[in-house]
Amino acid sequence: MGRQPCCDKVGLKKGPWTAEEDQKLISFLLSNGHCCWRAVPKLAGLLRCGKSCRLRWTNYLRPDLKRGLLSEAEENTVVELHAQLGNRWSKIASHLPGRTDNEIKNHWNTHIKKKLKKMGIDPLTHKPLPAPPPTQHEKHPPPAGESPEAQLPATEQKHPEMAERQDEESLLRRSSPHDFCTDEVPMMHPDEIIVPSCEPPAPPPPPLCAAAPTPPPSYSTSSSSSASCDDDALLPILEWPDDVDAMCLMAGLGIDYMIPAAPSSSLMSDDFLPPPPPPPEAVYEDHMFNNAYVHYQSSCAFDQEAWNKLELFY
DNA sequence: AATGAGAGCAACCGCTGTATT
DNA sequence: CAATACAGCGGTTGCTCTCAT
Repeated sequence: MGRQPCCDKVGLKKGPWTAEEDQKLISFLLSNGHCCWRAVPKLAGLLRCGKSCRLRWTNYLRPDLKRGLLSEAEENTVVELHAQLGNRWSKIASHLPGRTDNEIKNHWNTHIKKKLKKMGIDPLTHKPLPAPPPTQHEKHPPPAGESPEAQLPATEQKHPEMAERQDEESLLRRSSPHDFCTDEVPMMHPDEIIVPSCEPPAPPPPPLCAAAPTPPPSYSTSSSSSASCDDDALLPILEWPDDVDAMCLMAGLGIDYMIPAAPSSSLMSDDFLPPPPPPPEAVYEDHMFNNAYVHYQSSCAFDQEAWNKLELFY
């Protein structure tokens, strides 16, 4: 028997997720976890394939996701890691907590690539871009002053024939905060950088509730393909609200999701609130509130009383 | 104000790696 | 060891939004 498709294509919905679908998926994963993604849509009452559910969860609904542009430091990290790892986005993402491989991949393709090219660096090889095609056929590197390399400090100019190792090293130097231009990217406020460590939680904290379902797949961005059931078993289990009251409260507050901003080490703690799906066409803003990084409907006035009620849940 | 181009991003597709039988 | 099943990864697509004209 041949390999089955990941899902029956017939009757399955594709395209953007609706708030209702998000709600269903979140509710299901909160109360049941995911045994296997293939079964999730059926059990959650979704007309989606498991793959789509997994993607939606890992790239958008996970509570520990940072939103917004990558910070300068994050961009530098991405450049450095890309120089070492290439397009292994999930590996790169694993060094940037709160960021997904998809997000990094998109950011690379839309922002970083351009910046590197602007700097005269080939984003693929991380080597200086060849000069524009010379009028005369010429195999040798263009003379200094005409090549992008010329823009580099003298100590970093080199022939393409130079050892690859040297090249990598110089690239890493080039990608240092001093040299890597990120002026077009707004700086993140330090408080918004909520994830302190690139290290996976070790040793894994014990489950916060005995009846907790299988935790969501990974909280340190996409797990690599080597992430097996063992990995899943080691994952921390976030204590999300068992009832929907808290979520309703959050919805009442217009909160899309909330990430504790301080102490930053609380990423893996039970400080998280689940991300109730935003009502359609809502306008959202990010704000700091009560030491939390809150994504909320800008159309909703913040209600301290409702907030206090919400806090009682945690 | 209308419209076209480009950018950004969410989501899909197909392949690969790994676990299981 | 081979076949199968599944999760995950990386490339790509296409929709939506923004900006320039």
